[in-house]
Amino acid sequence: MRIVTWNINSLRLRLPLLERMVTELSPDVICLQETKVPDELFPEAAPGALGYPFHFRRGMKGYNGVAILSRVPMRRDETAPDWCLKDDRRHIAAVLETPTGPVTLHDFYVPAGGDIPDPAANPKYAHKLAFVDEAADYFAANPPARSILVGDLNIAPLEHDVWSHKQLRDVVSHTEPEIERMTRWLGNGFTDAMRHFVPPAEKLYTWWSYRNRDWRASNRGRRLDHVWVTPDLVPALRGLHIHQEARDWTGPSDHVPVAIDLAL
DNA sequence: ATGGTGGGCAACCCA
Repeated sequence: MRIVTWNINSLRLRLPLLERMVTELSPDVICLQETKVPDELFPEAAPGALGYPFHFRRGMKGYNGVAILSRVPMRRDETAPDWCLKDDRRHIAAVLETPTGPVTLHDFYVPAGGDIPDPAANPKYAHKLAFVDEAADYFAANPPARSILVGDLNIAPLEHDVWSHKQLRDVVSHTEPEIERMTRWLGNGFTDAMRHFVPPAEKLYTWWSYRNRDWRASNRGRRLDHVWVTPDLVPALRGLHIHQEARDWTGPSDHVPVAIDLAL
């Protein structure tokens, strides 16, 4: 089974790119972030037309929004709280009915956190830290099993998850308070499935800013998108593919699709 | 130190 996570940065604008991604990667399940479409305006026919008879979405006007498209039957899991009581559509969960049994899938879009890495001066950074604390607490109180957590977590925790550890030390996405919190979250029941395949000493990116004249030449990337699995699913891990070429598609997202293969 | 480029959606918000 192949699961793709992708911050698509507007689902409606990039429907043709979603179709291209499906053609090239043929995922069984697609987790999207930043769909930027209210549920009532969701392109209703698109999932079925692309071969995904099952889908759930949680969107809102203008910002955020997540969706799961699936070839595999699934049911909603609505047990998680309304993170930070904001109703801001940053998480959706489902239980996939796989051939080996049910697997819980979480799709997260963690707040980006603004520019200033000081919670007193920057409410968006404070929100980000609080969000990650709350997620860590939730999984501590509700230990996950046979679970996969994916999404744009907007934190690059390891030295080689960014192009320059030194230069990004105080840049939101790579600050110590974020990394501490994310490490605690991960530790509450998950393992880093991407680093299962790529050693920590190797550079690994999923995002390249729009603000570079040549993203490939400068290669100032960060690993903001993640795939975590519970230890009971580690033996099922089969492969990882970062679809880097998607960054060169016409009208690209600044994030590229990340595919994980599991024997389920 | 600064600004660079995107999307949403109608003035700036957000990334």
